[in-house]
Amino acid sequence: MLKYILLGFLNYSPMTGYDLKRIIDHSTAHFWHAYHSQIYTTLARMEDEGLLTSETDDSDDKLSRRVYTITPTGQAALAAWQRQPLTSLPHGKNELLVRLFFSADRKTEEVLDELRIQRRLHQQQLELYNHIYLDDYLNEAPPTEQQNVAREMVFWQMTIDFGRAYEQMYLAWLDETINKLTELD
Amino acid sequence: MLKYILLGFLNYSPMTGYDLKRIIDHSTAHFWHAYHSQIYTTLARMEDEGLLTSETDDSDDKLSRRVYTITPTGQAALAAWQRQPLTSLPHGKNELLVRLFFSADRKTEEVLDELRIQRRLHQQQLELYNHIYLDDYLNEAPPTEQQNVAREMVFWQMTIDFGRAYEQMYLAWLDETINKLTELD
DNA sequence: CTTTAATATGTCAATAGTGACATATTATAC
DNA sequence: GTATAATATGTCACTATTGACATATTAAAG
Repeated sequence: MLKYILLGFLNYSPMTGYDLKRIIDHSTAHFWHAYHSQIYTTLARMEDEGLLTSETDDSDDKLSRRVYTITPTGQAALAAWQRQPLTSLPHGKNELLVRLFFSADRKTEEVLDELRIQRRLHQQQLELYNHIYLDDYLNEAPPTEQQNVAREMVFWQMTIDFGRAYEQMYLAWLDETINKLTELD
Repeated sequence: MLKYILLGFLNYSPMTGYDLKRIIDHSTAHFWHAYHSQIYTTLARMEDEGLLTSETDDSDDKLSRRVYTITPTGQAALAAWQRQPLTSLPHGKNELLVRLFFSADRKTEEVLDELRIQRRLHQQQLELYNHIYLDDYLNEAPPTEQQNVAREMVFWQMTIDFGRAYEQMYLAWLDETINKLTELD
């Protein structure tokens, strides 16, 4: 998956691994995260596969700054991936639910403390979606043709809307769960 | 993580890898999935680590049926994991959002088709949560002391409630997104 | 000027997860 | 009774992901 995220961003403009890391952190990280270690190794592999080419501005004494550019092969791979629709549900993973599932033998107050910590974290996350998020998309977005940005924004906004809806749902569920547990003694 | 799910279930009763696979499929799979290949290899590793012991009912001509039992070390590891609260947000992954994020250059109708497929899938998932789900928990649950089942049920129900809230949120977002896209031309 | 922090690029070992392959046993259908 | 499906147990190669380690450059602070 990271492969297609990298192709997707590089399809706008050539960039270094670090550029991609920054952009991902400010955009897709909320629904697909990657450490820089994975980004660098994946870029190298993609170059081997012929999806990308790279160049270092060889002033030799400077730090490398390897700039990656998407190839026609890479663009074809991206397009093929886009055309193939997702026809299944993902195997969602939620560590908190795992913990809750096996919490019957824990002290209620201990579980409540844990849920309250989560409540605070999700409250913060919701604040993030409500405020700074859209600006980041604009500031960090790679330079692209101005006439298309409007359409891009529509799709980006949809992912933000999802994030907000998700956090609101999560908070409501946490409140309900905390209430139920509080009345359990 | 799978390690603690296995410890959690084996803490109720000794079981084989296949038993665990079945129980996971009917319970935690909705928030933590595992293939049987991973379950078998993880069980073997956990036995090496001293968290489990295993026995095969050696009728020799029969298929092995390796029954795993949690050790005191395993119970201690489970208890330690339970006590250590989760203090961070997970790095959520959502392939659909990745695809949507990079869908600005796709034909609107193609994206809509994909979203409608997802709508159908999530509708089915919600039906699942609304009907069969709680029964499965009861039928597939390992035998445990009857007096504690009530408390267990409270916690299991919370994870089901989350699943339902999640699918409802997802469907509402899909509807909203489909509407917005429909009015985009 | 020089220490310090922030920026930037990478490698590596280990763990987690996927999906295909292999194969044996038990139950069911015909 | 036998073909077929369902049950059951495992291995293996590969890919993905994590988190620690290493290190160099540039900016800022004092």
